[in-house]
Amino acid sequence: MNEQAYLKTYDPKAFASPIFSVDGLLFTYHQKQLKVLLVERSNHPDKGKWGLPGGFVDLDVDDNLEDTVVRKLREKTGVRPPYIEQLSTIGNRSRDKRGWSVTVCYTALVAHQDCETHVDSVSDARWVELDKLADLKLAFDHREIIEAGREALKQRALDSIVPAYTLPDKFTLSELQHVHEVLLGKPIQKTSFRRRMSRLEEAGLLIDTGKFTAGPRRPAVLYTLSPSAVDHIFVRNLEL
Amino acid sequence: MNEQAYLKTYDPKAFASPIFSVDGLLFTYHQKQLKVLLVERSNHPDKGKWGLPGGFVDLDVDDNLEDTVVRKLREKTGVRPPYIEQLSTIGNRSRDKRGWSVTVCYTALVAHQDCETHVDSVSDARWVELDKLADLKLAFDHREIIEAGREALKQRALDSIVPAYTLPDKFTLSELQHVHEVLLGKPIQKTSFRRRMSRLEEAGLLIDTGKFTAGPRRPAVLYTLSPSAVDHIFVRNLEL
DNA sequence: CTAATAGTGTCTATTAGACATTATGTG
DNA sequence: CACATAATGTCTAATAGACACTATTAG
Repeated sequence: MNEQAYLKTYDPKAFASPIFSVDGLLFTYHQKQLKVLLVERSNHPDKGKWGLPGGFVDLDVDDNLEDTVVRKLREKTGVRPPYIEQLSTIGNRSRDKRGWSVTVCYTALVAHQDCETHVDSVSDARWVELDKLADLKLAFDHREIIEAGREALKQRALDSIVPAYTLPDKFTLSELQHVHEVLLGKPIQKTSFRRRMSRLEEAGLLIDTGKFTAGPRRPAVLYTLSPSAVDHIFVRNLEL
Repeated sequence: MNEQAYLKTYDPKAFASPIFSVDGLLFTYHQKQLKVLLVERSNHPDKGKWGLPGGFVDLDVDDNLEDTVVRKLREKTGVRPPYIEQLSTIGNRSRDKRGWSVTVCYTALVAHQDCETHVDSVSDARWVELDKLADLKLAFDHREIIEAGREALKQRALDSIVPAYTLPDKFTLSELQHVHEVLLGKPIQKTSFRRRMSRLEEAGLLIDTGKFTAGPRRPAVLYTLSPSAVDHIFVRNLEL
């Protein structure tokens, strides 16, 4: 049999395969807190519990896995998050009561203000502070996935500027430092942090917008990210 | 309907889902070269081309995704590789002629001597030098996957001792340095490398076996890895 | 002027790079 | 002893931590 004939007779349902889904772990920073977007499940299994936005690939609509997670996140936020990165894939026979299941998890970051009104309008979606997850009933293994995503983002805080995507397009260095501090769970030396940021600026990865904050104190320079800033990894990590 | 009733009537084949497979990217170091284990495909699609060892989850046998990749790698090598790590998951509508497909890729490392006879006995499996991949017809998107795995392993060479798992249980620092140099594609200062290794030894992560190499030159100390060495990440990377 | 936050200067500690030097086996 | 490779010593450069200091706004 040649390949063409084989493909014609190929039946994708001939063998049992795992239940396959994609989940999005969307973080933001608001009111000095890190928050994660959760959705109250309206269907079995784990109906009524809170879970990550996600679902099945639509083979007719999605060209790839990222399309799926973007589609699901857009449903709840109205926007395509500016930062999306694959976190990990979990597959085993026990995580889902329906049977052997697999989920590909993506971490995404978005500015709170960019989706505030849309999230408020979606009745089953809600931002939850990471520190208050303990009080919530979570579906499947989503508590562990959130913890793993937070851990990965913590590493990003040590060696990159990626957490900046939890902030609005224009942000101050003090705000960004605080995001990093919340992720690391400890203060960072202002000097160290700013030295790193100046090097990014020299490299053209962080851009001084020329604008300033206003208020009853010294105005702070508003910076914005260059698109290539996402790829920059510092040769030396901040220390823990 | 309660959850029990729902689960009873749940049909996993009700919706079309992607073709789902797991692939293993197994590297080793032999004759001063990095090599990857490839398998000549005996079935459509891409019959006759070379691909990564992998296949479908056996829902009855495998408890999780790692079980699947270990089972597939064991078929070709006879052993469970001492280092296994998830690389990434690729899913789109174009990578497989049969249709929308997903593969979860794992990077694994093994000592060449630990599976040499078994690999030789498997007629369709073969170690291929990374530098000679250009000559080979590769199935699906496996060339890109190998490149991505090599890139990830390069990062490991910059910030960890993980590449040591491509070597036998007992190895010299010179051998290990050369593995790292091959991965980085450039020489490393011996002083820098050995300083890092002494710190690992002080931390109990690298163990002096008390044995030595023999030969017409100064004998070298043989070291072995502590099981926890795999988790150690240096705070500062080697530079490129 | 005061309060509050933004931003800088400077010293130390750690660790990588560069390169020379010494050590220890076999034949 | 000669050779080859293993292992060490030492200086410089880069960058993080600590902490004190200066700058700039609103009111």
